[in-house]
Amino acid sequence: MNDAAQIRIDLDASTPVNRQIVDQIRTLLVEGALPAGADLPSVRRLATDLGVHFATVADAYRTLAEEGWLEISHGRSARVLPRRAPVAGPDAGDVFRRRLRQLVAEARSQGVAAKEIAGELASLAKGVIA
Amino acid sequence: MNDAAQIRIDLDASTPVNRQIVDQIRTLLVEGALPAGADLPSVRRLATDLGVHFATVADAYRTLAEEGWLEISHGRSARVLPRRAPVAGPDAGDVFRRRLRQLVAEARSQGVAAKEIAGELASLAKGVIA
DNA sequence: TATAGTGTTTATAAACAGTATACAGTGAGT
DNA sequence: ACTCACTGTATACTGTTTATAAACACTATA
Repeated sequence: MNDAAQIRIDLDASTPVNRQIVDQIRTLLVEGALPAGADLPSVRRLATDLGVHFATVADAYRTLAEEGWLEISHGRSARVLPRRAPVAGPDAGDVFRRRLRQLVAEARSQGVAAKEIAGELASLAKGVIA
Repeated sequence: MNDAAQIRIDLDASTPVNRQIVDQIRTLLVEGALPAGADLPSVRRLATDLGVHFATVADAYRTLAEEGWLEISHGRSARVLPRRAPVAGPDAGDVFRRRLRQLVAEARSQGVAAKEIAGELASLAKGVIA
């Protein structure tokens, strides 16, 4: 990762910072922006860039390592592993469906236009296949 | 709400129970399954149905009341309010877009097939407009 | 073999989530 | 009016999670 410009933290959000970091880096990993073999910034470096404590970043790295995305070992910097998608659990699709429904409902509840939501869903649907 | 069969709590999930309740009831509200004027089950009733403490349900109701969905007052049961979608904040669309991307990435990371994800997105896109 | 880099461990404080229990308002039946 | 069974509320308490801090240990390299 050249810099941390692609990650943005909201300290006022209800989702905790460690999970914000995990979610955003995982997204970059899935989308291929962080290819296998790439070095991640050190926990201290990323932490100061994001304005949080480095232990919080270390925790996020550990979570991603447990998911099989990163290789972390003591004195060396974290590195992206080659990773094949695991076989999905039997209800992973159901969980996704439910959470997606809830996310859309929340956006609608906040006043996001139905057309905008639908457009975003449709365009992302194309992107996932490509 | 006739019964609580439409709500399901996962005590092992990482998202706290109070938010699970809020998210699921909000989804029912947005989708019209709980129309304005409907009475919600009492906090004790729903709590025993879900297997949690009634104060947790009360907390969820309070959150939904703050969002403008419910009217709650002391000795009376909670009631669904008529509610117009608020004007969306300037970056509500951006937040939705980002969270949607992350949700899809997480599903892919867990091995949900790209075709299944795309299909779900597309079908929901149609549903939102209808 | 220093030394400056890396992640780890342990401890701490604060916020959050969930529960228990006592309280207070409401309304229907008497 | 009264009462009783119902409603939500307030407070206190417990365990968990989050984020930080500081001391630690490993690695690479000059």
